[in-house]
Amino acid sequence: MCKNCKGKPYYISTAIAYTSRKPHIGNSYEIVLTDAIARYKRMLGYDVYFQTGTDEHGQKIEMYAQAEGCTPKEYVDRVAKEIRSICDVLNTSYDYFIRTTDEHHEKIIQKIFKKLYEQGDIYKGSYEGLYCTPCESFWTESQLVDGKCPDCGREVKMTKEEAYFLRLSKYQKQLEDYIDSHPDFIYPESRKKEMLNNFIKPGLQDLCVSRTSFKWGIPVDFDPDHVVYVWIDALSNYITALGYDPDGSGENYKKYWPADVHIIGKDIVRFHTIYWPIMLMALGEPLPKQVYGHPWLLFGEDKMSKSRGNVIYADDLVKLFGVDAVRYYLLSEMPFANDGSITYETLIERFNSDLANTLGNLVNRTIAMNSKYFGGVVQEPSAKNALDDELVQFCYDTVKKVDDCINSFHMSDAVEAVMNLAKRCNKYIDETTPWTLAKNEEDKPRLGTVLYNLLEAIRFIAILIEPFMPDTHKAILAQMNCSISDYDSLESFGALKAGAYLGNATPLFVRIDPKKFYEELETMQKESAKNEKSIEEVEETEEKIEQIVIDDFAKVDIRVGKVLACENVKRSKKLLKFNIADGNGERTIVSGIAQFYKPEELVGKSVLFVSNLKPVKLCGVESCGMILSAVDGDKLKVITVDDVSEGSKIS
RNA sequence: CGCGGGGUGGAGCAGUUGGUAGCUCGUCGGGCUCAUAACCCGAAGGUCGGAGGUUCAAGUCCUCCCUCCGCAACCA
Repeated sequence: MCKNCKGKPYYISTAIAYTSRKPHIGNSYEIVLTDAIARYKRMLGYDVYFQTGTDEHGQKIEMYAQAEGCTPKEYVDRVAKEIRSICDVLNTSYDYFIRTTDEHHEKIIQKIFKKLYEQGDIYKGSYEGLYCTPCESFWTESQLVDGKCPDCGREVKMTKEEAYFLRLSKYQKQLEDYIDSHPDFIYPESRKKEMLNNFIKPGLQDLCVSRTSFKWGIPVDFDPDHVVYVWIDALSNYITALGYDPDGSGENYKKYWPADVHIIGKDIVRFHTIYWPIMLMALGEPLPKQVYGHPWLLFGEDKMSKSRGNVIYADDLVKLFGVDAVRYYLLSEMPFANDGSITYETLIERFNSDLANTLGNLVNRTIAMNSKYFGGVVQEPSAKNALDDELVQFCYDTVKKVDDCINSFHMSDAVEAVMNLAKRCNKYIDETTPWTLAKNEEDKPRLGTVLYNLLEAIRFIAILIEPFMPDTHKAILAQMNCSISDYDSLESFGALKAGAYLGNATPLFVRIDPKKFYEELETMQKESAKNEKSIEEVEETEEKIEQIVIDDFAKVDIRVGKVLACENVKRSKKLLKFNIADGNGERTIVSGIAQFYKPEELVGKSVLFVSNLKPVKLCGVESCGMILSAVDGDKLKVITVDDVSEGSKIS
């Protein structure tokens, strides 16, 4: 048992969720994972502080709000509420839910920004020509690709927009040293290498931390045209909520900071292991002890997304399966480092085989037998034998195993370990055959002992399972009419009191009939389809296409060309290099369609291309023009023509 | 040669410092009847992506190749 963890502070956090829209089940995995760890640590006696919340600023939200005809604040109020309700539906035990629109948070962010500015870690830069208007983004010189916006490839303008920058370069060495001397800081290991090789070693670029292109953000108080951009605003949530204050922090901050672990998605490891530590270094504060970038939950093989129509929401799943089943699935099915997958088939399969058959049935049959043979009274274990020792040892081993697994974030293994104990109990029933013992009066003491052992083992299960399935934890103990539920009672097998009366045996998980399930699912999907219309309408407005006049079209010179040769561009997965006969001679065009065509497939074909596009270099190859193709669903087809001679102009 | 991670019985995964290849689900056969047609046992099924090499011994180390996936780059 853990003697020195009693009362010891333990700070764990999730990333804060962006309030652009309702999160799907993949997004919700994180809070369940974090909750399980938090609950476990709490059970061990740690003084746990578990934080989650919402990230509510930014241009995107400004846009969504506008489309819905409400203020950004109204918009985020609604979505934040929705996100919080999902956390609650999933029965997560967060201690604090921060919103980046909280007044206190905003005030401290302004202070942090100011402090960093005053000490020279944030400086005002003004760029000439490094602003991409369509993307509304600034880029540093080295980020540009051939002098163009790395996001959209369009011209960046010579605007004299000013912006504030965080001096990352200054702390590069210090960060590298920290990562070196704290081998577990970035976890898992593969992410650490990714960060080191791709970002840190090549040299850190100073980071733009303010915007003037939108208003929905925390204003820089000493320069009101600027709004604090996401990094400083969002990442600081981990300390503002604790009462961090550059002018003197509060009690909670002193108690809980530095965080023991930030649980985040693998997509934002970079921000948490580079920008965030550097911000803290600049503030002179200690760094979090660990950052765990967890994998993603995919729907089958695919990423979950609206456009694929495969989005699953936590609250729907909870309605269909129950909270604990959803939690169980998420925790047991997600591998440690690789992406996990969710489908209704596997969900039903795990529900039936693990929860109903193995665990639920064990509890049910055991309690039923004790009622049947002893009127529900727990017997004194007076007739032990060697078979029992194995079971007891298995209980102890499971406690240890669960601890090891959770400490290394191998949640699925921890869950499996508990389930294995249930299996071991089922086996013990077969080994001891209580129904046979029940036939002879002289075997009664042995029978009582066997059932006692089973009940006590089930009590172990009930306690160990609490972090994963809190309701089931309660349900099992309630059926056993047992109140001894503290972790320390697992120190020695036998805390269960003889003479106590058990409650009634009722199935914990009723097996799911796939056929009935899919019928139910269908009706549910029909209902939710109605409600989602409003959101889709918003998306449509985003994609509204601007009308142009004929002169605009005339600027584009589209011609027919014949593909003479085509090859892959080396070092690139997406690019193909074409030699095109354009009527006057040959030209090279690079096109990003390598996933859709093999080089040889298009040779000899006549294609359409834009001939007066300014040449650019792509992966080192100069491209003079653009080949036209049509996007058809998730496929892409190059437009080819027949019987038109090379160089013909399209008009 | 950009960085990194995978490729293990039908499916999903474990395999620590090299020493007889495991788990869950599924399939087949058997057992049991307390229980939610649940539980227990057994069997079939893998040349551990491919080719070399080191070693008494390699899924586990080295080299090369094929292939999938992240990150980076890039989709004119």
